[in-house]
Amino acid sequence: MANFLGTHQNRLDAKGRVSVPAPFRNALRSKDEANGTQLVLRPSHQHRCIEAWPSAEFEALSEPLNRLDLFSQAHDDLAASLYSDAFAVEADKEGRIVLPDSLISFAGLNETVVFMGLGRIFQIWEPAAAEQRRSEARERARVHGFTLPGSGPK
Amino acid sequence: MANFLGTHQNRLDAKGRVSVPAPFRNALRSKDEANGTQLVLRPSHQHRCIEAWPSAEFEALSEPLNRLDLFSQAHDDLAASLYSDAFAVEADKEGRIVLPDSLISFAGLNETVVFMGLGRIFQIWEPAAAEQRRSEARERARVHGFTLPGSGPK
DNA sequence: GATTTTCCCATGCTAACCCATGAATTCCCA
DNA sequence: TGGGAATTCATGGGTTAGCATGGGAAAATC
Repeated sequence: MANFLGTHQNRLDAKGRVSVPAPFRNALRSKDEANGTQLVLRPSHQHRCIEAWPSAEFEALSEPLNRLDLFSQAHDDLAASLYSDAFAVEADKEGRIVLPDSLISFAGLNETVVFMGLGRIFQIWEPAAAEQRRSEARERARVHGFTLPGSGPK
Repeated sequence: MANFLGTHQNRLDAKGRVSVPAPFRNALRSKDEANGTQLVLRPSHQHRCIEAWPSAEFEALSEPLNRLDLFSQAHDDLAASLYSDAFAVEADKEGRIVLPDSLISFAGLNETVVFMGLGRIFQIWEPAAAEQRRSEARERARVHGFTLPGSGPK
């Protein structure tokens, strides 16, 4: 099970295209073996960055939704926040994706963008914001002592 | 279960490559027989050295993360600090790995580097720092009387 | 018909792959 | 038991293929 690891810098060209880093492409290929690279992009609701979900993961995410009453308020709210601002994108033969304008401006992206691996998903950041986020995450995790649920102390 | 034992010195060449010490290679081979990516490298949280995790161990470490809500703060912080600065590396036919530049500078590595076995994982150090670390660890363990959790009365 | 989008080809560069060498160790057999 | 041969290791370097990126032609949209 190859996951999304590491942080990679790539260039966003005039047409809004970026190469997905090769290691991420490989991880995607092993997940979504059938077709080419298939991703769901959405604005993160915690940070000013783009969240990228492999389509398989995204479907698993939406599965709990199916147990809600289709006409309930809860279903409506969840579905709207999950789907309405999401984009399905597919990589071209060179392994590039085009980022929608709305997401580019949401994340404040310029010429160079940063891909940040988070295991099952990854995020796309403006470089300075990414660096800030990483040190913040380190600090927070350190405060929590890197305790993982079920892994015991230290 | 063969583990990582001992301390070994090897040279870092101009391309950033190092031979993984043969005993460590054997230990890895017995763990990861199928051999995909065999190691995950990370900056240590506690010291200025590189931590090397066999991929199986690393998955075990991160497995509890999968039980967290993907949208929670806790998941975000832990995933970012665990994955975003990690590198998956694979040994070439000669048993060498390439150390990423960021990790080389983080650990302050020069021409010669030290591999330090820690049982289930190992670390990569700048020689002088490694020596200091070892004597410090010896001293601490002596003071604490080598007590291990679950090993009976001190 | 004009503008945007998608597909395809071209290029420089870097990193992975492959082969080579020397030293040190182990193995084997006299 | 000692000496020679054969492995195993660590290390160096050359070549190639993959990767990131740019730009132009076909297709689609308005």
